[in-house]
Amino acid sequence: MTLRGYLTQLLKGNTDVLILSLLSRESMYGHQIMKELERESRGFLRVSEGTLYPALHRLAREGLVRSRWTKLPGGKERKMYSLTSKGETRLADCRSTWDVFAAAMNTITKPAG
Amino acid sequence: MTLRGYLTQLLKGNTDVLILSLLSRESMYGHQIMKELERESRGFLRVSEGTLYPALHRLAREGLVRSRWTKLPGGKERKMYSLTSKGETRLADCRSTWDVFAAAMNTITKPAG
DNA sequence: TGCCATACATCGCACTACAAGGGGACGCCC
DNA sequence: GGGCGTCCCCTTGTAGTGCGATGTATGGCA
Repeated sequence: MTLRGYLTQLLKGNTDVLILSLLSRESMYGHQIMKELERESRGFLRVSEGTLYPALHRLAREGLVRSRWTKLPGGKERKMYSLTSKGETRLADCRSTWDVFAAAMNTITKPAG
Repeated sequence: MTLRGYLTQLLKGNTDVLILSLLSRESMYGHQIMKELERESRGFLRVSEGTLYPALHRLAREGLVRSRWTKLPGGKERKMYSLTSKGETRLADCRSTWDVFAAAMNTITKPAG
């Protein structure tokens, strides 16, 4: 595993949580999620379209997010995603799991030397 | 992705870092790594043999760890793993990446609401 | 006309965790 | 002896997931 590959692996599984977190604040469409993620992490976190759209469909299939086509003033359509109540519950559970995991990581990777 | 699956995904990629971290303290053999990991995380982190051994071989192939068969007083043999200097460098890099990633995760999943 | 950005989507590849299985040794209990 | 648990190493097949490449369509800009 390369160092670059490490970041890729870190993203695995966490993309779902990151998406759920962003949607917990407000409804967003696909590209908006990508941009927000990159902006809030100061360019550190980036997901490609080949990652994002399958992830959104996966979350929708599980009933964690809901999608709805929305007409813009210009007539164009955008697919807006929002969090369901089931998604909120899942997000809370994931946050707890993350906290414990992060604590364990810090304990093991940074011994009180 | 189930909640249980989330922990599995969190482990992906991080197993290598966890193994490197443990070996940075002292040389260990396979089963010892498994037990230490579980003990230090208070039972939270567990890797199966089907995860551990391929990971160790992977790290060895990359030159990050070194293995050596060691004879025990009883005559049995154990395969001891130790960190190489290349492994130390990689570990330091991974720790940095982890710190930035964890910070980004905390920022995004826990907005200053 | 060409190129880039926006916006949604799919496909194949590479990687990795894990359950399941194999092989062998030792000790304990019935 | 036979069964069971622990230790110790290992491999194989499956499932899940990020990503590059590609497709489709619209619109702005030179």
